[in-house]
Amino acid sequence: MLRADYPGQYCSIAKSLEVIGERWSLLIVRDILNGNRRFGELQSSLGIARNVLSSRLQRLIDEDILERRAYQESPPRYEYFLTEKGLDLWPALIALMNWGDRYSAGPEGAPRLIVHKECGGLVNERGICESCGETLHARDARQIAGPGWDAAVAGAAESSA
Amino acid sequence: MLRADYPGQYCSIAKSLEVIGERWSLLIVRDILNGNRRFGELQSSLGIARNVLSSRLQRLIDEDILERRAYQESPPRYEYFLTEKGLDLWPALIALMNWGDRYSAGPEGAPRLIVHKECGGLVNERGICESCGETLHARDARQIAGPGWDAAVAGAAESSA
DNA sequence: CGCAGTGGGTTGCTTGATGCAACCAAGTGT
DNA sequence: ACACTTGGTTGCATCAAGCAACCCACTGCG
Repeated sequence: MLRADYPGQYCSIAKSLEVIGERWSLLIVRDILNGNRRFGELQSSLGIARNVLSSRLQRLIDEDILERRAYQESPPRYEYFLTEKGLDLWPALIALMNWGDRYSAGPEGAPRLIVHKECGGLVNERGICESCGETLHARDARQIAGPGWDAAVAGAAESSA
Repeated sequence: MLRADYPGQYCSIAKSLEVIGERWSLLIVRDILNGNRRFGELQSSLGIARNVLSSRLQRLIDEDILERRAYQESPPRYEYFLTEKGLDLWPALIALMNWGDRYSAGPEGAPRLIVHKECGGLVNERGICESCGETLHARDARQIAGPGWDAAVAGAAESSA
């Protein structure tokens, strides 16, 4: 997105989009949630331009969504972690993921599923465990390959061939 | 957002963002959900450029998120309505709104609240009625001004002065 | 010691979406 | 007859995104 401000909106959706509505921002958050923490990992996983990744990371840090921690000095090397504010985007990501699953996934089904770490139950579009009924947060869940995973990979391989 | 495609992503979040990740798209959906249905209403409510609004509406129609219905002929005039697919974005909007409320709202609180039409209970970030516990959908809820509404309006007036 | 490789960026250039303003067109009010 | 409303389209300027090349500090490795 450009400019990324929506003047005159008394609306928290607009406020949210000012912060994470730019292209790539939410995907970076998702990728870090999936365990990619380093610049190079993010860059190759997302296929994003390096300068854009650099500026998005900086913006997300400025917004207190990410935190940068050195994992070595000389040369300084960093990893990016989600703050609580960043982790709290999880329900929105889950909702978007489920919407994509419903309307954009192939006939095989969702490429990824979210499961409750504790009980292994599937997590629904509201971020609630279908098995134990608990309302979950980012740390309570993890991703696994879904029924449409193989098809999605095959499709991606085909389109890049 | 530009291009609006994320090649090589086997991820439904990316798929969703390809469709509704462009600047303004989600705000248009929200505005229509709020009852603004006509071109001019949307334009003045959002403060979006008219050509951009025009192209976004067309894109959202192409994606089967909106539906355009004539409310008069000669001259043809249209209203835009959400399809089921569009209405199903509601949980994502609710999640984003709550995130914005939590981290971007002023000390007064959220500018808008969502309430369950049937029982009047407040709707939480998972789109569940706090009062009756029901899992809600777009049609089950409506917006009302929240505690931070006046402050947000005052702030907007000030910044435009 | 020299030299390639890796990680993490920054710098320039090009492209293309966005913002703005002006214009068009069909009807309506007065 | 003339302005006004609604719903756009067209043209132009700007600014962010994409891409490739470059920089820098180290780490092997012969």
